[in-house]
Amino acid sequence: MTIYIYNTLTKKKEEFIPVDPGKVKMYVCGMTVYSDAHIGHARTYVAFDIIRRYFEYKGNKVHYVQNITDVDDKIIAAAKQEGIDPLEYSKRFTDQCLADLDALGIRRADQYPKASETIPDMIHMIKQIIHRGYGYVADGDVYFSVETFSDYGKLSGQNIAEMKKGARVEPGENKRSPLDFALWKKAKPGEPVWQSPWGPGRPGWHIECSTMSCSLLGPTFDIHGGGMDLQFPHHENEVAQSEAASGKQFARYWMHIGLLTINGEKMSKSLGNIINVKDLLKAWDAEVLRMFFAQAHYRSPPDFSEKALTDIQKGRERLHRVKERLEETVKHAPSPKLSLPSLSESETQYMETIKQLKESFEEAMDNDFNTPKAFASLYEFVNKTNRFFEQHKTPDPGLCKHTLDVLLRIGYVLTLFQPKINTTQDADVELINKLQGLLQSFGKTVEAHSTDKLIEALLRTREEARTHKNWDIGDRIRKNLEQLGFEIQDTTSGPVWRKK
RNA sequence: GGGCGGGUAACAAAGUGUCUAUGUGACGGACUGCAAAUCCGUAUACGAAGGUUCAAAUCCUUCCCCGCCCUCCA
Repeated sequence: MTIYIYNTLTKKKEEFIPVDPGKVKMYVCGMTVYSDAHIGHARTYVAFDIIRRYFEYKGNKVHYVQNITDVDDKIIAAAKQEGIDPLEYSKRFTDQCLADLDALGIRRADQYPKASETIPDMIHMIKQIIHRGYGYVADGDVYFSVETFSDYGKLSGQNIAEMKKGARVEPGENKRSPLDFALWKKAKPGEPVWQSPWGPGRPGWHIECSTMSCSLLGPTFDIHGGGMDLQFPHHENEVAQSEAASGKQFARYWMHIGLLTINGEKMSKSLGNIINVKDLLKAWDAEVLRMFFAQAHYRSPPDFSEKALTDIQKGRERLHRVKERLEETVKHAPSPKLSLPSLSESETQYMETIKQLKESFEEAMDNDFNTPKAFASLYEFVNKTNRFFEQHKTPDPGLCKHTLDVLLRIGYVLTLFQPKINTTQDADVELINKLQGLLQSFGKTVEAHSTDKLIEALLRTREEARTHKNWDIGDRIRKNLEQLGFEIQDTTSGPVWRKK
């Protein structure tokens, strides 16, 4: 089945046909690295991570490029405040921002070109733009002449006449028309400077994306994406520059991610409500955050709140319990293999559930990466699987293995069940200390230094108390363990626990 | 003013012509010492008014609200 994508360029859902069959070339506007990565970044890059993973799931080879803007007004200003070199400053934040995204469990793009390292290519492209009559030099600055590019406005639906009404030329600019934008900015004191045919200066913002995408993916490539806010003017200008320079179509599909709000408000510096990824990860599991993003469609603006994350977290528990239940069955079999003839009638019926999951997942994702619907399929599967387990206390391990394989494959696309990378050793030590303390408070000690052993010791203590109908102690142990993030369930075959 | 997207149950969020979306929460039941988990069942929807249609949350018309972009932004 083919994938349909809502293309901002045409404002329609279109069948995705790559330039080269089986290959997907995508470029996503990356971060301007002047402070830590925030949840707005996270929202966008989680969305594209899932999109990328789904393309791969469908057997495509994906070439994913994401730029790093390391030369920019805000970086220069911030570096100045700290009294250090702007490029050194941005280098530091490049590493930091990428580490933030790593911690969130977002897979890295294939390439992260940096503006500062692509200047010769940019100069080359600007030359081409001038040569083809779309750019002009004005006293050391170079501008793109918007009115010479007849397709200008096609991405954002703007028209030149309307825009001219409200546009103004800033004092000190040498633009011929207020709509024109800078390709190259004349050097100012204290700013990073590169030599160019038009004198010393630095590139304008929009040109870097045109240059980097063209040089790494070719003049025409498949997908260009970014936050909704970049549609105009950034992406509009990119289209103009790139097509002016090459004479060919630039990106074929434009994808824009709905911007995150916080408690119903726009996230912005002036409102002071910017939340850093780093801070958020102190309180929340990365997977909860990714699920939160994925349970809104990528074009919708999700509203961030504690309540939203709490709700998501509960749903996530259900998914994990089912996964763990399947794993448990598989674990106890030596080499589980699916053998259809040996399945019982109801097990054969359950095979249908697995097939349905796969089909409805793909149907949802094929339709413009409808992740909320994909999750709905997953939850339906969870319900049916639980029902199946109600009837089969010991289902066929081969069947469970097969189910697990399908679940994990789908989970991978939706960034579920990834190994955690943000648990530190310190946290483990702290937890062990707390567990030991808890055990001691019930008058017990145990020569153990693993969480597993300690929890089991606590549960034994609890069982002792419970056999004497000493419910108070039992309940206290359970409550304490729950506060430490462990779920305790008393089943007919004794207590079981799991990490939440 | 110009451009774009919305309004779906308590909240979140899909659907876009007939088919229980889904998650969290609420209520009732089973299970349990109590919980938890799980299962079974129940309730609460499509901003408003008209229209088209056998059939509308979905299409059309009008109206009312909300958000975003047009300056830097993921």
